[in-house]
Amino acid sequence: MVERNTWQRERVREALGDSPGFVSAQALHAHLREENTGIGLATVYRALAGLAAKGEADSLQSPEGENLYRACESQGHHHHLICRSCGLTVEIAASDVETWAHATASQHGFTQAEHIVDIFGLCAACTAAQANERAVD
Amino acid sequence: MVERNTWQRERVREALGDSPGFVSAQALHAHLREENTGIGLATVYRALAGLAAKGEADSLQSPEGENLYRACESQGHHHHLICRSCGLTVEIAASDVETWAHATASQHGFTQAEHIVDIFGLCAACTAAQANERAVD
DNA sequence: ATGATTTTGGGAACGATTATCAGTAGGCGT
DNA sequence: ACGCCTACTGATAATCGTTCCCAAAATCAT
Repeated sequence: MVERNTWQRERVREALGDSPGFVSAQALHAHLREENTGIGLATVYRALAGLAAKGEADSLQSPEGENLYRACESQGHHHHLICRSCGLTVEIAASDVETWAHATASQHGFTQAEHIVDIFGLCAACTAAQANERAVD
Repeated sequence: MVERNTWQRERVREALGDSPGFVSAQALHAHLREENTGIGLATVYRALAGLAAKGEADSLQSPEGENLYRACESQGHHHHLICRSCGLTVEIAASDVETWAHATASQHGFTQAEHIVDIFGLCAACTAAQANERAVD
């Protein structure tokens, strides 16, 4: 039951680190495929799930229902501000929200509360880009 | 392009209203099936999407990636406190979080911010039930 | 009733993810 | 260095939720 080190897992970790924002398992797989090696899709999924389990990666659901992953050093719980267009991600520590969430939960008798707090929007660059497109129409 | 009234849509609306918490399209379909009529799965999906679009239903993604729906009269934007076990849902109006989300977004130059703020936990009843189970083990 | 058009519903199609399982390859003991 | 044990890989099948397709049925204004 000892965990082994494989170049595949290492590659996934690397690729994840190279991505500026959240990426889907599929995208990561495609990227690793064109790079060089015939890494398997299942392996990428497994590696990502493993990283997420160990807290080395952060995962969230896009509004479209895809699971997205991101390399993530800050161990603590935190939230994200994600650009819908380019994927740029800003990590935001929000202890206020944290406190609020737990307070609200227990106020209603709920226990074991986990909260999902993510903000999807358009980053400054993409906002500008979209403004240009609009002008062309 | 005039919207027509069909008993199917009406039934979906009813069934949604009868459910105490969030339900999946699949569950709703199964429920309507055993009730009586041979309503189609696609129809349920369409009806739910329609209701959600018109703001008559509220939708969210479960952590498992399923889309859940709930009848919802309060027009304004609000959040939820959902029991993982029994589906009981409490609507929570949280203007603080609202404000915080938009402030945070614009602070980072983001526009068109939409936020997802939902708390999943165990309601009081289910917490008690689980405690009993534990005692049995 | 009639006709124009929207809806329906069954099944195929789809995309993301997970399971399967034979083959591969880490890593420890020697 | 060698070999064994076992975890890991990867191609493919399977699963699951959801959407698409299209012929048949139903709705509504006339």
